[in-house]
Amino acid sequence: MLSKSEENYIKEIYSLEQKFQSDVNTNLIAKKIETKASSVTDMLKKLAKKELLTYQKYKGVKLNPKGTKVALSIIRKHRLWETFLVKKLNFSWDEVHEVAEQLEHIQSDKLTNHLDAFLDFPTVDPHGEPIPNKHGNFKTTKTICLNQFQIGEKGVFVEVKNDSDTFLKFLNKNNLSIGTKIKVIEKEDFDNSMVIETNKDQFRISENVTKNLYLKR
Amino acid sequence: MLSKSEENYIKEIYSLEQKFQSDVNTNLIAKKIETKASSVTDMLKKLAKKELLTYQKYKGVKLNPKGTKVALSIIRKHRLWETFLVKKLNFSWDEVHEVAEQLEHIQSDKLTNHLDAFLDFPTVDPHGEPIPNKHGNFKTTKTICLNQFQIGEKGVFVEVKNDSDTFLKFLNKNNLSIGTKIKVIEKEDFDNSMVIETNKDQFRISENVTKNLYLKR
DNA sequence: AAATATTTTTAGGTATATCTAAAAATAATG
DNA sequence: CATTATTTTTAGATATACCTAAAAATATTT
Ligand SMILES: [Mn+2]
Ligand SMILES: [Mn+2]
Ligand SMILES: [Mn+2]
Ligand SMILES: [Mn+2]
Repeated sequence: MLSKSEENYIKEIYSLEQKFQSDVNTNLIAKKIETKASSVTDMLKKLAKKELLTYQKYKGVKLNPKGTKVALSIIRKHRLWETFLVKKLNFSWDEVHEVAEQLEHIQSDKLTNHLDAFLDFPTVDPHGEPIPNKHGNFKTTKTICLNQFQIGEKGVFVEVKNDSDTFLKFLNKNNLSIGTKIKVIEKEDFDNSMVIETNKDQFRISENVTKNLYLKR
Repeated sequence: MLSKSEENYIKEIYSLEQKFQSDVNTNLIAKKIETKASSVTDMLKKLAKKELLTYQKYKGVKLNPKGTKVALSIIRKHRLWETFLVKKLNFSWDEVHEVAEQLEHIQSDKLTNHLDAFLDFPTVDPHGEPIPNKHGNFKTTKTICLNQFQIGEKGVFVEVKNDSDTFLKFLNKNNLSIGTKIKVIEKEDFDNSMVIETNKDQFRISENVTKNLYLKR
């Protein structure tokens, strides 16, 4: 049985591994968890002892298969609950993340799997993020980050890799939601901002925004 | 913001107050929470300091209005989740209590109230226990404990005041569920056991069972 | 390759929620 | 009403998950 803290560390280490495709270092984890590096070191030792990851002093950590399985189970719960909140309880996509941060720690396989069935085994959550099935498998559709697009290219917005309510509310305000068709009109070399076109509008967005939007061509 | 521990203490103190209609003493709480009397004393001091209850050394405690409100909010969440699990996720009534013990600590008024609406504002949970509404009000239907019934009396089983899975599984095995009609055939003075009759059967149950079944005449 | 900067770990401390054992208060009994 | 039994509180420990500050290891510059 893992504590809520341990689960959160495992989850964040997993997402950092995915993001950087490499071993994860202490300071990165500290920033993500919003804690101090010394606290991270303590926890890494503990998780290594529990054989969820390999840890070498000064060299960072890497989840082993057992740790990866734990991470996927928490991510599965998080995204199932987000889906539940939107589909069944009429939450909007910018209201679900904080509550899912709590719900992801509820421990009951039966609950998770029945919830999955109740939702008709969804494959993506309200942010377009893939939901692992009960075996930890999920379909990896190759989505491309908007900042990789060239002028003139078009795509469909299918996933947002930032669950914060401020960011999602910003997207709402600009009528950007999953399924929106986007065309790149202009790219600014100086600050990597872009002018994009949707059904309704044409407007400029900063690199900070383009970095978090993922599309299909 | 209260910790999970603090919430559990408040909840159990409330239910003991209801059960014994009096101030609650340290040892009773210790038994309910499955902890030591010394731990209870520590917590009572803390809860008194937070002004959720009145505490006098050696005299026991009593929830004040603020504490009572907290208790009712947790009980509301517990019973709404139990209802959700049975009505929407196909859990049986003996499988819900442990999961609800976790879910009752999720903190989001929006979630609680939307769940309530999703379930069509249920007034009782799968065990016949009343569900407080968002203002903490619930209808108090006068149910009578089976052990108060006389020989020959009939009633309808409407509430069970024991959520443990072993007890509920015992009821399942004997076809006793909410709505079952029961007639008292025999009462044994020696051990307060009873022989009861249902549609299907006639059999003896111990005082331990009669104490936990509540009926309407 | 020194010197400097950055990252990471260690050492030691705090708050919460437990525990055991002993002391103090209250209740029950002869 | 004094003795005994029970309940409750206090004193002092432990484990978890944090923290700050200093030391050690590693990385970057000059
Ligand atoms: Mn999320
Ligand atoms: Mn999401
Ligand atoms: Mn229950
Ligand atoms: Mn119940």
